Amino acid sequence: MKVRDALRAAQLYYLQDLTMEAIAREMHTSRSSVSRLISHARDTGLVSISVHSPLAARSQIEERLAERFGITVHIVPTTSHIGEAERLDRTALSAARILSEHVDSSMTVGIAWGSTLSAIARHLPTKRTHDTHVVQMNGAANGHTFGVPYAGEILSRFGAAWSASVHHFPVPALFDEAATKEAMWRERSVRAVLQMQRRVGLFVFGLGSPRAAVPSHVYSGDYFDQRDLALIEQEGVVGDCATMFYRIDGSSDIPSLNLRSSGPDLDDVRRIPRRFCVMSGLSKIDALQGALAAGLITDLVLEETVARRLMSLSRVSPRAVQTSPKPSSTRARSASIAG
Amino acid sequence: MKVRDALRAAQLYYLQDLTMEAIAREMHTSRSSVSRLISHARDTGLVSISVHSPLAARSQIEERLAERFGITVHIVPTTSHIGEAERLDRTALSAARILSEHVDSSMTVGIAWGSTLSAIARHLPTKRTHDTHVVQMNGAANGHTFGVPYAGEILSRFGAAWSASVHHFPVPALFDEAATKEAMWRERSVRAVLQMQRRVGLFVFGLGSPRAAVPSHVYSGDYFDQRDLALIEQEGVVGDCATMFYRIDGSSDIPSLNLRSSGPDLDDVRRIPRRFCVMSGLSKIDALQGALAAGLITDLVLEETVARRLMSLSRVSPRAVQTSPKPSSTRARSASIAG
DNA sequence: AAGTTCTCTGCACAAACGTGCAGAATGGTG
DNA sequence: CACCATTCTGCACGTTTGTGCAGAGAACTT
Repeated sequence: MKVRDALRAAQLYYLQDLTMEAIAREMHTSRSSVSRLISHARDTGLVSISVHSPLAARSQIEERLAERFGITVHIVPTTSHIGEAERLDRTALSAARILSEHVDSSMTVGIAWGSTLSAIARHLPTKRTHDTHVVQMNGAANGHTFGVPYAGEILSRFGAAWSASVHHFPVPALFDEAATKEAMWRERSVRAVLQMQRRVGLFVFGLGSPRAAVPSHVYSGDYFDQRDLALIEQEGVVGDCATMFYRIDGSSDIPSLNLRSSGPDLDDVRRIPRRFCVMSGLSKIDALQGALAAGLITDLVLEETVARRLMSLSRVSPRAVQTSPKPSSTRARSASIAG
Repeated sequence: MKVRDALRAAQLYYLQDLTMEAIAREMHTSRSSVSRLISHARDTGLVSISVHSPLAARSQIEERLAERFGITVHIVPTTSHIGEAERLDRTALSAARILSEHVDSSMTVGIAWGSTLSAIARHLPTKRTHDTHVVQMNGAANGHTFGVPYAGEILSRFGAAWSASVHHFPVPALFDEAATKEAMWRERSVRAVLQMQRRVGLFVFGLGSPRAAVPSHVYSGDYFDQRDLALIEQEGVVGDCATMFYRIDGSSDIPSLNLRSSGPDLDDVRRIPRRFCVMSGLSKIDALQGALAAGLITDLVLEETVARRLMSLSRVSPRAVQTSPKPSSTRARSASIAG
């Protein structure tokens, strides 16, 4: 039986420090088979490797962010010598591993979609859980497609990694008419998903940004038409969380857009116990500031270059993060950003 | 700062799957330094690697033992082609790693001493905890020495690994006179240790056995004199747990010995929430049976060859483990062994 | 039974890794 | 400042590990 062999090989390798050669002799097989068994043990989650940062070793950046916003921050080390794409990939890889430490049986996990989530999904290690549910938090349909294959791919990878049941949400990301959304929200099929969303204990999301240097395809016309893009500009939107738009000060009273959004109301988001945000890419920094100001985040996986920029902004720009006036607000779940 | 570098290297290596070469380039150092940084990260507990056996992959042996005695069993894979010494060493290495998953801050851990504990102590990985206490459960003094260096070495390794404070217990393993023990037990210095022992939430011990093929030095005359050894023989003692003696049926009403023992009363042991026993060496199998019958164990790290033997005994020998008559006793903390 | 497809094995090679060693850097100490 | 002791570095080498490939084997089809 393969699982058993893989387990035994992994025990001998990781718990008893034998070399693969020695394990091969004990298990009467070739060294290469042992190598593959051990890989398999890692791939299937028999072995889990985690890296803890002792408080003593936390970088100043992590500490200051954590203190100011009362959130847990994981900074993903990167260099500026590599491209945005690779930075996203490495951030997603780290995030996937950190995330899997937080998932457990009988959990309901909400998932947004987008390039960040897609990258995370590609790197998810498997973890054996039961009675776990994965639910899509916002629609992915647009003018061209219902987006089922795309969002579905992401969802099903999460489902496969955790042997969870998945709940799709095949509605438009942003409805054309608010009334249509309201009508749909009364449908039983939709209400079932909404109810599932209300049980979410862990919400995983990236941030969308209309101001990204290379605007993501979400903001480039596939999802939003001219009228929408104009509204986004007018209203001073700096980002979105599951298609729910906000400004840099964290406000989201933008009925012209948000009443048509398929995503969860930000008040509902803030009620989710754990809100796990993964963020890479310097040009989306406004979106991050807005999300922090809105108190959307409890756990943040942040690419190092972005973290540095964020810290430097907090010192110089009046429109950016500022030192909290009262040190007693350490544990606050939200904090003011705008000057 | 070294810790910081080690952490960064470990993150890049384990969370982002870069090669050491790539990490070296990013960190502007040589590959060999990176190799050493990562080793250091492992050694200091920045990285933790654990192997989980999914229920599906549990061996029949583990399952049956777990079910019959209501305990958690970890079987350490070994072969019969290697000597007892190496088997003990490998068992201890596995045990040390499993043990460190159970230790945490603000815990009081009781420690016995002996060749098993010594081997575990040599292999303990470090784990950052605070407010942890390690307390010696039984004395190690004998006719020649107070045993402070020996037991102290073990204790201090545990202390160092977990940055815990250690509490020595420099009394004879087995008093010559019961009255002396009683008198000592009224001393404030001793009572402080006894009180510490009462707070123990995790007790780590091996098993002593007078019937071992190569009798451990504990039973070979250094600790017990002729009179004691005769009593051990007479009373049908098969083993001891922290110098407290028991028979194969788990009974320990042996006043001639146990009233003089410095170890904790077995009733007190059974009150400790987690009782972590590490066991290697076929010839001590009687001691294991007695300890199981006495309900001394909640978590057992067991060398595979011993586990196999135990299972075969349970089928053939009337003096050995038998199938529990009522299947409802699954969760019982103790079970009858003798026929 | 022959064919097809898929998985598994061991080999051989290349890539990645650990470590003894000698010299450089660092940090006290007289 | 010079001295020693300790720690850190990179190199070079040997060991350990990963993987493409071709053949063996299993499972399923026709």
